[in-house]
Amino acid sequence: METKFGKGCHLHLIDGSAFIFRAYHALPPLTRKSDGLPVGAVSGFVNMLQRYVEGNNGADAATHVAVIFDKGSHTFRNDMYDQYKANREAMPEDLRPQIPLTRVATKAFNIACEEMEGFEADDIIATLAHQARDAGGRVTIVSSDKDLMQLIGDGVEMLDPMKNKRIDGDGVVEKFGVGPERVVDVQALAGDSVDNVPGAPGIGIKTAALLINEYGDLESLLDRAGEIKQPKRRETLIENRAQIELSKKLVQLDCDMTLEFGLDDLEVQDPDPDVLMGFLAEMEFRTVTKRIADKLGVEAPAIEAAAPAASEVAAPEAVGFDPDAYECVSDAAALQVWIDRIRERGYVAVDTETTGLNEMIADLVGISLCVEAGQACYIPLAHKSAASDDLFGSDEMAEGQMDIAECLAMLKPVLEDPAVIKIGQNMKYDTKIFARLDIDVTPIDDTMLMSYAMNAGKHNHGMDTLSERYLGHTPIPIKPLLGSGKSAITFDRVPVDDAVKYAAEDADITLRLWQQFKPQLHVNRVTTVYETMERPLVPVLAQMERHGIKVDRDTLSRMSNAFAQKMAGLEDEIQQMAGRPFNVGSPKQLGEILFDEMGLEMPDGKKPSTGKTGAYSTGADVLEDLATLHDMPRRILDWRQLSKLKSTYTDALQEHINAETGRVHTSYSIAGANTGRLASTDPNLQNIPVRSEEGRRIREAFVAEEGKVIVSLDYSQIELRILAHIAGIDALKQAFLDGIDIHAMTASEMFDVPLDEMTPDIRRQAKAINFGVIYGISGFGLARNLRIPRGEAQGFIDRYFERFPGIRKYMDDTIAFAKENNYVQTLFGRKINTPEINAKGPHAGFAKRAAINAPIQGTAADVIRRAMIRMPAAIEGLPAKMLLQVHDELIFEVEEGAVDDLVGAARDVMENASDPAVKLDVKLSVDAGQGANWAEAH
DNA sequence: ACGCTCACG
DNA sequence: GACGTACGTGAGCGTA
Repeated sequence: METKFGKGCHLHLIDGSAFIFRAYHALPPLTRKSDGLPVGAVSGFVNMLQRYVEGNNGADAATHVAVIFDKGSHTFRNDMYDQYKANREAMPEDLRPQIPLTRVATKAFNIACEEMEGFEADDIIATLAHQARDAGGRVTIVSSDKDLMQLIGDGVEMLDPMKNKRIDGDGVVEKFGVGPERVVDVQALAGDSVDNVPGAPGIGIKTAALLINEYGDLESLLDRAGEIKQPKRRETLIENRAQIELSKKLVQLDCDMTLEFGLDDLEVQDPDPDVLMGFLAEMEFRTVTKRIADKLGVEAPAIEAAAPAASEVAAPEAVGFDPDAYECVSDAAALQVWIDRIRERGYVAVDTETTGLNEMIADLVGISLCVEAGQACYIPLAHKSAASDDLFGSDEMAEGQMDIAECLAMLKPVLEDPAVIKIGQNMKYDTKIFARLDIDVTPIDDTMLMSYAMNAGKHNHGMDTLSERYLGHTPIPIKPLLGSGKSAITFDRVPVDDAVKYAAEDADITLRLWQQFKPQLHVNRVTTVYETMERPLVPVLAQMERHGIKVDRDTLSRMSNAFAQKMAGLEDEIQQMAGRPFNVGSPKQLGEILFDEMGLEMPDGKKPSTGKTGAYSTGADVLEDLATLHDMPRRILDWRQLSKLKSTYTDALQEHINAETGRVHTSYSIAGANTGRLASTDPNLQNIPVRSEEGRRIREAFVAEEGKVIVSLDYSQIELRILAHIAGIDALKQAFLDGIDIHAMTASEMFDVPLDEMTPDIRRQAKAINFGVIYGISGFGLARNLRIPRGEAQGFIDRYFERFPGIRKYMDDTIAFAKENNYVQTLFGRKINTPEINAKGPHAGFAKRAAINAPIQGTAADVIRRAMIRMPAAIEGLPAKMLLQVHDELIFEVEEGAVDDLVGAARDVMENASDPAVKLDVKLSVDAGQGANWAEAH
């Protein structure tokens, strides 16, 4: 019963590619039991189709339906503009083989399935929608893609399948600020970072809509651009006319394609139960097969219970930990057996044992491997014999160890094999050890980072914590094997028998954690975070750490002596004033001198505060207050500054200069800070002095090699820019767009002072408020920071909220979200858990402020992570190395002639680091500096 | 081992 | 109405 498409017909057009991606990201990575074929996205796709079919009834039911797919990656738009969609991230490996299966699935449902080489799905949808409309029928486009909104109107609507919300002309106005017929004009101006459509720089949807509404359409706007009052906008439009016109062509859908089929071919038909059941059975989907069989009233086909893989015979928790079950591998034949098992599996948990914790110095002692829970081995390679454990510490090797070179030669192909995943707990350590042995371990997975992606804020991510929490098992402690203090030994002195039990267990634990975490990443919706911002950072940081930065010992040593002299002088003066000798470095003794013996009182009349131990508090803020009464507190402050600089920097830093490289090699912890920031240890190179003139000179010791320069690139006001975006503060966004001094602008706005009459002091107050907002401001905190009465501080805050109402809303919304979900999120999807957010008592205040700060600090951290991950490819070929990261700054060492190239490439990566995942309303700006040392470069 | 202090963003 | 309070880190020193 053929019906000619026409009045009374209703065509549904389903955006198939969107279905696929949503299915892929929403579901854990299922594989087909019998052969391991990835089918998670297919399963999700089938479920979505089934739900669609079930819901397609009643008055609104479709008479005609088609699922439309993209085909190929090169379209006519690429011929117009080669950068079109150029920043798309590659399709995930395990999704690729599922694409054809979704076509098969669609056909199995007996739904028309259309695609055309050289065109995007959107063009086919546009053409069909026009044809159907012209024939007098209705159209519903099942998609939430905003690019399709230009098609709405005259009986064409969209249906957002996620929110189950229909979008009509009013919905378009809500989204774009203009009706459907002007959507392309707005898109042409605003551009689109996802599709890499350039648009007009600095113009977003809001401004674009404003302009289009004022001038009627894009062409009139461009013709009359000279009339625009705002100079920035006027120039942008005039300068970028060609680019805007190109953008319009890119976003304009082709509604006049020649199709090889007609609307009548799309009539809704019932599926053939045999075909559909056959497909579902082939995919080995049990649940959905049964459900659909019930709906169709047919018998569900039996799905062979395929022989489960060996690792699934016993659930992981059923296998206990048995240290005696671990194998000691001592010859090539035994190792070959393990290598065969690894290749068969395609993955292996690896752990290295070394002579120390500093991976720049430590030597490899042994390697453990695990491919299945409970079955692990340890390969001892450099254990010393027990006989050598005498006073003379002879270096005789223990019996029964493989030749280290032979072992590495056998393992190298496996460790470098792209088809074998190497799993570790804190793989940065192990990859660095292997890198020094000329083995490039890849690809990797890291259980520490998986936990970080899921559990940041809940607990730390060390192996002991993870094993206890997630496996219910306390790992063998290392302490008894190594001892502690002076008598401590290194791992190569641990007897091989003991080492096997300890070391192999670590690999066993790691493998079990991985098996547990891998599917949980999807459940927790942090797979993308893990795969784009944690895991890829490992090789990047490993490279930076291995490279290190050159530090000039003589400079430090000279400064150290100068500090010592000055300190001695101050010390004498201080003790004179105190009337007796005492340890100036002891806060306890100092407090007693100041408050008890000298009888000083706080200028604010309050009694001196004390800490947990009951000792007077003598922090810098207290001494600063006391300095108005007496000369000694100032001397103490000076002495403390010198003492800090000397002990923590000029002295300690010298100890960290690597004897072989002459450079300092910090270590970054990827999973240390809850917000996504890195932390630097051993030494911490993220807190080298800069704020005081004397301290800043320490940076002169961080030097470039002969013929090279240090280059520093730092994000300008990144956290405030992110705040402006997240909280939607238009005034702030505009100020950044116009390049205005942001603190001065805030001051002007709050205190009604024109910008040209701004005083440094008013600006300073506004700056403190801006930062206060990022930290979850309170009247008390601001008052203390600015040393003003609390009431006055509260007045500032009230006024700030009044002038920038979006801030208040952001804070309230963030806390409400945290209370509801027990986590907050960055723009890139990083989750920061806030387990204390619903606690009662003083904890609550801390948790709230942390929750307000985390999305801002965390988003900034995500941005620079993304930049760092892209950096190696971007500067490849340049004689330049990325050395350090200091939260919003990257430090490079570059050959003199290549500075401009490096700055250009690195700035480009940094300023565009949020693309394509997030389109920021505020552009990121990067400042650059260069010089012979870090002081000059900053 | 822990608290205090202070260096950074 | 009182209670405490800026966010995130790491290191060195003194004290227990």
